Amino acid sequence: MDGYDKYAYEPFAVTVDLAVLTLRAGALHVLLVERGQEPYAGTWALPGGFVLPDESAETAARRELAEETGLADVSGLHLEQLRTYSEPDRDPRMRVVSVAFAALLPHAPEPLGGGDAAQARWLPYDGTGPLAFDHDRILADAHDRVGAKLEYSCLATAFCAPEFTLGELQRVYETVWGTALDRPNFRRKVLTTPGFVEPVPGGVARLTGGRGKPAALYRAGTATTLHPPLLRPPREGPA
Amino acid sequence: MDGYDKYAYEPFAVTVDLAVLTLRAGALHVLLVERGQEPYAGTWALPGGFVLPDESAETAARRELAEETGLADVSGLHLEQLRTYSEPDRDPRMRVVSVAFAALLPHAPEPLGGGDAAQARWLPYDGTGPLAFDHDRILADAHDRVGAKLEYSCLATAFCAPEFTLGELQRVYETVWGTALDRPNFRRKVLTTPGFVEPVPGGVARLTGGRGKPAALYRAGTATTLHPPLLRPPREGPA
DNA sequence: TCACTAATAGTCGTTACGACTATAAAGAGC
DNA sequence: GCTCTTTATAGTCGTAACGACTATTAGTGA
Repeated sequence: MDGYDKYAYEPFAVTVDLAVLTLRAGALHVLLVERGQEPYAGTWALPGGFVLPDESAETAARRELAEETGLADVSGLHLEQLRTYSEPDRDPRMRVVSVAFAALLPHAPEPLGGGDAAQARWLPYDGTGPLAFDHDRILADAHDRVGAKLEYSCLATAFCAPEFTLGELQRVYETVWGTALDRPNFRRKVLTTPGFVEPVPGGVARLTGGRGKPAALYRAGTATTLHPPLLRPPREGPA
Repeated sequence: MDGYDKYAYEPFAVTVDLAVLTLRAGALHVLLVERGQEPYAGTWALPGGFVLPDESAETAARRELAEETGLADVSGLHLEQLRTYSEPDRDPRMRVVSVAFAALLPHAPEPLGGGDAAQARWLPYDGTGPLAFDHDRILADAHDRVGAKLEYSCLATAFCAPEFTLGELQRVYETVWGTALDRPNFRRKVLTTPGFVEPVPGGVARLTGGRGKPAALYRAGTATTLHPPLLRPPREGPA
């Protein structure tokens, strides 16, 4: 940041790209838009757009998130900066530096109206063909980051409604990690971690006319980090 | 990234800022340069500079690292992207978006010649008065990130020479975390984690004419992540 | 030779966790 | 009503990992 006059510098376009993740029908889904113009016309891409003159990247990301999802209030949603992608040839038209974010949504609004995106849809995380630009990489980085943060933070509650059952919370872990977890052990870990969740006083909910014993309801607690972490089971590597 | 013609966009200047960290005399030090121009003339700042037209941010960061440290070969050094700082008013002169990196050096070359920085010096991490721009925040974020990554990765070896003793490795943890660790327990953890370190065959070194029993030498192993992690002792919060 | 220092070796008790069994409370089908 | 299925909840048992601690070894400096 020193020596402004020592180098000629090129002006860059700065954009934000969003990996908006949610759980639908027990599978991880990501919000994608279909590109209407070249390059990559007809290809799915992450939603995003330019950072405006008076915006920070975070502000731009939250504005884009509201536009693309059509949600009236996105102030409570978890938005996390991933990293910045700046390869000189990542956009064939011009020099574009993109700050990538991951956003976590509890429940997915289907219509996604309101926004001005040509066509926005939820697609399952496994099964998004090749995306435009370097968005495959961004999406994979988002998945890695979220999966890692589940281990040592209370991030999983960001995928849940304000009140949720422990079964729903467990399904967040299982879906993002792609592994099954032992239910009693998961309960023990969550309930013995101070501040992870707190019970809703009279909260016993029959949510979706489902079968089985009704589950107790919990809210997110005040803690933000998990000590000790909730480690994902180590991959059984073939010897 | 869709709809390029829907918004007017402003061109931004894109820079990189580096938090170059090393251990000197048992204390964490950071490489700082003294600003010669307004704003913040005479104030210490993180080294950095503009991203050139044909560079990615990572390439620019590594170039700046070589220039500022005067090291001939920085290809093996650990360079980690932290996040991007884009508040509209972070530089009073113009709109500057900065991609911040943390760099870890094993041993500090003192003279720091070669570079064109006016004055570059190692300053202890605790005791850098207020820095220019938002560099205090960047430096704090770098410290947080490195401290966290020590827990679940083999990053600590990036602070060590190619061959090191377990005592040196432990001092990395203690210095970054600011806590004392039990030496036998630390040894046990490091040695029983497969791939963390591997012994140098005949490596018993009297390094700095120090007292005590000579320590065995180790090299960094092939592992990159620690399972289970090496958790830092939880802060004793006052009840 | 005697402190002193740092590395290395090992013990012991507790915690945390993986694997597992058992019980409780609902709905579905008959 | 009854049984089967499903899901939540409760609890047990053995082991791995870890914190705290003691002991021994191998060097330096007074």
